[in-house]
Amino acid sequence: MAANPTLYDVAREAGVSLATASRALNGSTRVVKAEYRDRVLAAAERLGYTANLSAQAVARGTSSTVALLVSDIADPYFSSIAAGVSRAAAAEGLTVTIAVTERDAELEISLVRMLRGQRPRAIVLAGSRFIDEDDRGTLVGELQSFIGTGGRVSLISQDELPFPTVSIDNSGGAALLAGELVDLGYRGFGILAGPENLATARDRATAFVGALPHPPVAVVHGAFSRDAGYTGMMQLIDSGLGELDAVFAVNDVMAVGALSALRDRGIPVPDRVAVAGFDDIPMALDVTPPLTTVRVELEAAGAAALALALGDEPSPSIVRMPVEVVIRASTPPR
Amino acid sequence: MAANPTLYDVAREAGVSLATASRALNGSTRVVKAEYRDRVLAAAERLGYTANLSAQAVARGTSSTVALLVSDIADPYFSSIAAGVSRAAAAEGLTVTIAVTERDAELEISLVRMLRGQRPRAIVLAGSRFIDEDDRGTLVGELQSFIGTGGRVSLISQDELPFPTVSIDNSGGAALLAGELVDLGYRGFGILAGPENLATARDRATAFVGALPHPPVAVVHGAFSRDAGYTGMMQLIDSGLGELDAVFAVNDVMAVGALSALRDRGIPVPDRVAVAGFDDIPMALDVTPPLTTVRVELEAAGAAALALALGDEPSPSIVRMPVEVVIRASTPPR
DNA sequence: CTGTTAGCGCCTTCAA
DNA sequence: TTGAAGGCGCTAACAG
Repeated sequence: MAANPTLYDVAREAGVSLATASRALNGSTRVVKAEYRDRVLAAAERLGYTANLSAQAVARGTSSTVALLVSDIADPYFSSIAAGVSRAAAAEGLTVTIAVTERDAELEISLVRMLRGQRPRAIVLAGSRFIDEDDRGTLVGELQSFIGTGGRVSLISQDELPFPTVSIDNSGGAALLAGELVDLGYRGFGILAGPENLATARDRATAFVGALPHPPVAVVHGAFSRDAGYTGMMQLIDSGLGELDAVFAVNDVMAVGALSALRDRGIPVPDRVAVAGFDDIPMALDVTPPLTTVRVELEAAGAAALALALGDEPSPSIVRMPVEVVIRASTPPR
Repeated sequence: MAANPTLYDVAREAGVSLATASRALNGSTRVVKAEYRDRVLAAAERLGYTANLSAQAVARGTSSTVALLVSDIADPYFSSIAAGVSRAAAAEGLTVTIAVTERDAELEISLVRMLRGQRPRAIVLAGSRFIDEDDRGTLVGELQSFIGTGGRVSLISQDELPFPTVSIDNSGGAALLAGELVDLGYRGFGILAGPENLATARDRATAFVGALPHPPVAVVHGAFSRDAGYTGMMQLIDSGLGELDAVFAVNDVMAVGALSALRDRGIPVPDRVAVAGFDDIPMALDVTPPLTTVRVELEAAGAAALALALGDEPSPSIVRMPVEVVIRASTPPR
């Protein structure tokens, strides 16, 4: 088990000094005579040298890493965002380390602390927004001191936090959707509202309800997941659909769960109940019927978040991702 | 913009030596008097100290990072695996850096080189298996020299490479599935076979065909993606379904695309054609009809891959993930 | 059990 | 343009 060749080995092999080797391999400004440079490059190639990034980071005082926090990487919402972040990072020559919060506020905070140890160039938070004040406070504090030491932070869809954020117009999108559904002739709405303490969910539900001419027939809370959509819909079904002719799930994965619940109960969609979601995850096209939803360019949002974190705008800037209602077969005119 | 507090700062603040502070904060063989330890801990807390992981890595000669390579993090197959890897990593106190190969062999190789710079404890490859000999050779070489310098490697579903791997019984699963479909009464098979140069795809297609009593009616090649499944199915439709009464897509995302194509063309599933896939991604339950497939515990596979890489088995060991045919409504008895 | 002191691999002044 | 030398933050002998 030979050790990794070090820059020193390369220098010796090339018959130059450490400094010259360093400059030839990575040196930004300094110029190295072509002959030396070639010798160094050849030596590096021959030895299979790869710069030790940790050592570089220590010496330079800055790393080429960005950290991404997501609630659940298997969730299409987050994996789309992650795809955007990692593509943008690759374009910048940055590597991304990813951490999963499992929707646990305390875990999220401790992960941020841990991640700070990497001294990443930036931390991008795509996790959930907690409404709990304490957690919020410590998270903000942690992030703030990260910034205090030269770090950059950006958030996705958490616009009440004092950092640059890529904002998704949850309220606007939900209200628009409500309007369109009403125009299509729907009257009795059920809401799968997600977690009560999650701002994204709450904003969407509240705005949707606010844009309705009459109060909704039913509101069910639960997790932000496919399974919660499924069980939430089951609850609605079991308590009698009655007047209910449309269900709005505050995100697509929940809507997908709801569709499956309806199918499993033999309730025709959209004939008996229509279903709509939010996010326009890729899967929305492949369920039956295709899902009406509010489109958000998730990958672009991820890329934008990284750009925002890396860019040098005056701090609390904000990028608004456009939202757009997409009517599909799950909500035909009634 | 204050710099990050260093261990030295903490030591000074606590009135102890650097070494003591180090031992109190990270020392493996813990032997620091309680009073000192508390002082150090308090000082660290007060200063908001976080160990510089890069510096630790340099000093220790070993990092606490693992690298994961996937083809496409937005693909449910890979995001499930990533979830497994990152959960297992978190349990070990390791952070995972993720790189996306975009199914590009050369990019994959250069990413491996780049990742080696991190000196990760292990590299887990969940990407595609290339059949091209040259690429294969350089990839193996790169990995081998990584191992030569003390690194660990594991693969998922690439069992022809000389490294510890979590193997998925592609051939066995496909053959089993074929048998069950034949038993169910299907006779005219179409195959959405995926890329010709991808071993996983080829193994599945070949084994499936091999287990059939008669040659398939049609075989269509294409990418390993949802869209390729869609267009592949469209091709089958446009060239006339004829005898064809069942389609096997070599992975679920393709099968999902195929279902959408059939739906868009108004062809009833499963009445006119049945559809089956492979992987049992979560979405398989939520399409209509629910998808018959071969189940692979993807998250477990990811976790197993990390364990394999970290474990100290004699090198080229292999973990076989069980596969299991799951018959759902997309392939009822005919 | 604690402090001193070399490194770890690399970058970057500073002279030459 | 090159090389020598100090330093980045931390760990690990090695004495005390």
